[in-house]
Amino acid sequence: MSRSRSQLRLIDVAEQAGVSLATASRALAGREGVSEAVADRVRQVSRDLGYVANPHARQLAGGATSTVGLIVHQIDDLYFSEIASGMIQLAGERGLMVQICHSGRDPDAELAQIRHLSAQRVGVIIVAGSGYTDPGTEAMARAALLAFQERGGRVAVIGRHALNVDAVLPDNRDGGRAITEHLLALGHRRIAVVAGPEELTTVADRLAGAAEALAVHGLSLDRLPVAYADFTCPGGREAAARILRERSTPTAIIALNDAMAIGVLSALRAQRVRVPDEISVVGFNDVSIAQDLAPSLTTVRLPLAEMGRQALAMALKPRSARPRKRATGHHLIVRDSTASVS
Amino acid sequence: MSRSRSQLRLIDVAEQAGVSLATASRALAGREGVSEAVADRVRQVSRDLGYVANPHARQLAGGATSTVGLIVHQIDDLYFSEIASGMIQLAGERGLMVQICHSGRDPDAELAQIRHLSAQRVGVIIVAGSGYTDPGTEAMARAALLAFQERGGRVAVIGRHALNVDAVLPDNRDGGRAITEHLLALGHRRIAVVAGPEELTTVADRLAGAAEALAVHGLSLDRLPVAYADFTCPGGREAAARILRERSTPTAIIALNDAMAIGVLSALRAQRVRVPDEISVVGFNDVSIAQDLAPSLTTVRLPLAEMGRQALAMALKPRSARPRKRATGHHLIVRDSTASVS
DNA sequence: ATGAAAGCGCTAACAA
DNA sequence: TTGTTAGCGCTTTCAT
Repeated sequence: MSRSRSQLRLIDVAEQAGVSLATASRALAGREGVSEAVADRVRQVSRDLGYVANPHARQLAGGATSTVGLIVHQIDDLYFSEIASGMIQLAGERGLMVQICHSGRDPDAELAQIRHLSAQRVGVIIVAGSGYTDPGTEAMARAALLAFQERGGRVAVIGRHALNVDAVLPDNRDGGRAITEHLLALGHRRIAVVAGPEELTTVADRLAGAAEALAVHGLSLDRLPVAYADFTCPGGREAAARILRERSTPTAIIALNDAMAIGVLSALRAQRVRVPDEISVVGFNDVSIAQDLAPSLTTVRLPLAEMGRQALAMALKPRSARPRKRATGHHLIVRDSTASVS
Repeated sequence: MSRSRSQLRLIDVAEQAGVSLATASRALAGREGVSEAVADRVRQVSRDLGYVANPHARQLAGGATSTVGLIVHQIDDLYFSEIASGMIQLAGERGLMVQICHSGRDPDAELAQIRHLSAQRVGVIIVAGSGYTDPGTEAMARAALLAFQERGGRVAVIGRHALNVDAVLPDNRDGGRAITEHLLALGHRRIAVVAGPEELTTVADRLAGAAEALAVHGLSLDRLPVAYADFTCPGGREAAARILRERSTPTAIIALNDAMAIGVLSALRAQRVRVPDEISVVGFNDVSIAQDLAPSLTTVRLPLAEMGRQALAMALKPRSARPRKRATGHHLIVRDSTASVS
């Protein structure tokens, strides 16, 4: 109840070190204007006493903020939790805390989260969820982020957004092409696609890559079955079930992320369809369990944890004149869920 | 660069409403000492202007804090990410933010995180990782949490009994007994156990439950193969490999969490051991992918997301005289990874 | 019921 | 190089 004193303040450190408040502040912040000797002494005292600055006072006084807000669709999705893991690790190294918010794949909720984080005066906002293909959808978010940046906030996103900020760009198009080429090389021609919502740029880009590869072989997505559903495991199950109900079953199914691929495998198993003997299945992302599925999943590896680190690292750099873009690269990981068409 | 004004302050709302700062503060905080009419007007103006309080100023002035710190072993583990998901959801409903830290299953790191969160002046700390059986290890954490509570902070833990704070207690012992009884009822007697580190209370409790069930049939863990490894998927792979190298192979393997069970299934597949025909496998937790594995995993369901909600809900209640304990309950979920011994 | 004013712990001008 | 001081935006006595 009674908030007993006990919590160390900067003034306590200053007194112990025999310097003024200002000098102590400068020394600990690593700012100039303090002799090395004095600075060392202050830091030593601070360490001995176990002093930790009050971030609220610090931010209120106009100093640096130590918290970063991360917006994900949902944290209990390995794509996001692996990204978050990498980001939390880097944050830890830099003495920062990561606040996680859910957008639930809803642009309005995402906007609300951006506004909330901004109002909370976090120092950095990272948007990790996919962008939206509709140009209008992100207009409000762009305005909110712009206002946030104008107040000194830093921003980075993961994925292709129309937000005009620093971005880590997953190799969605090239990855989509690579995974499709893999199936084509195995002789597959009757290929079905299990996709997340069309309005996600992630989905659009991966589809575009697939279309490129298909075109080389005179195939087109327009004439192939493409089943849209939630970009999740249950979504994959549902989409696969729909595809299996069509007259001609495919010899291969491309799921646009691993979560959907897991759902596809589950649905195929329920129907006693053997993978890869009867149908090959591929995913995208290479989340950690992909290698432990049965059959293990052929997929496109994105460096998820590294992407999280990179996004935060970008945001922590001094702001550049124009938005930075950084591509992730990708690797095709061939495992047991694909085989050549018999 | 220049931190342009633009951000609304309480004084702006007060002026618009034609009242003093103090009155506006009281009205928005829902404190008494303001007439209903005035309070309504202030709230109306606040809403119209889109005012959001500066949490740093608020906390510095001795008001309520709106952030909760969550300590997990690692967020990219479905056990924790599902717990976090539930907690983030409830936090959102209450207008709170959740900061996530990793302890990496290291008691020292965990202690450091507790201290850090405490120094950051979060309002609530939730420790979600397993406790440690060694009393000395928990002593430091208990002291740090006590100090935090003395300063007015609220604390809740998931699955730790030695901390003397509000706790959500997973049904580890009963669940361990239930899953073991299931195997025994199927006729299994040569049962191996794949366990996480002994010093985790979660591991100890689940083992104790298993031992109880085994004792009924005259069996003892001492005479059964128990392989310890990391409480993760790779750990499960490694432990299973070790067990398979022994002379007499078991007819069933109990993995003490689903992550390890996934590793076990993976290792068995690599060795061409059929599940459940040759060996039955069970897990614990029922993370979301458990149902989509091949074979789908027989396991003990804990209400993970709900546990996250409950832990936060407990912490948000007014502090009680003595620590509250809340058991989770559990359900045995029988799927395809277990069969009766042939 | 309302207002005036004193901080909370820190940073950043401004002085010395 | 160092110290002094005025806030940051809010809550909370203490007056009125």
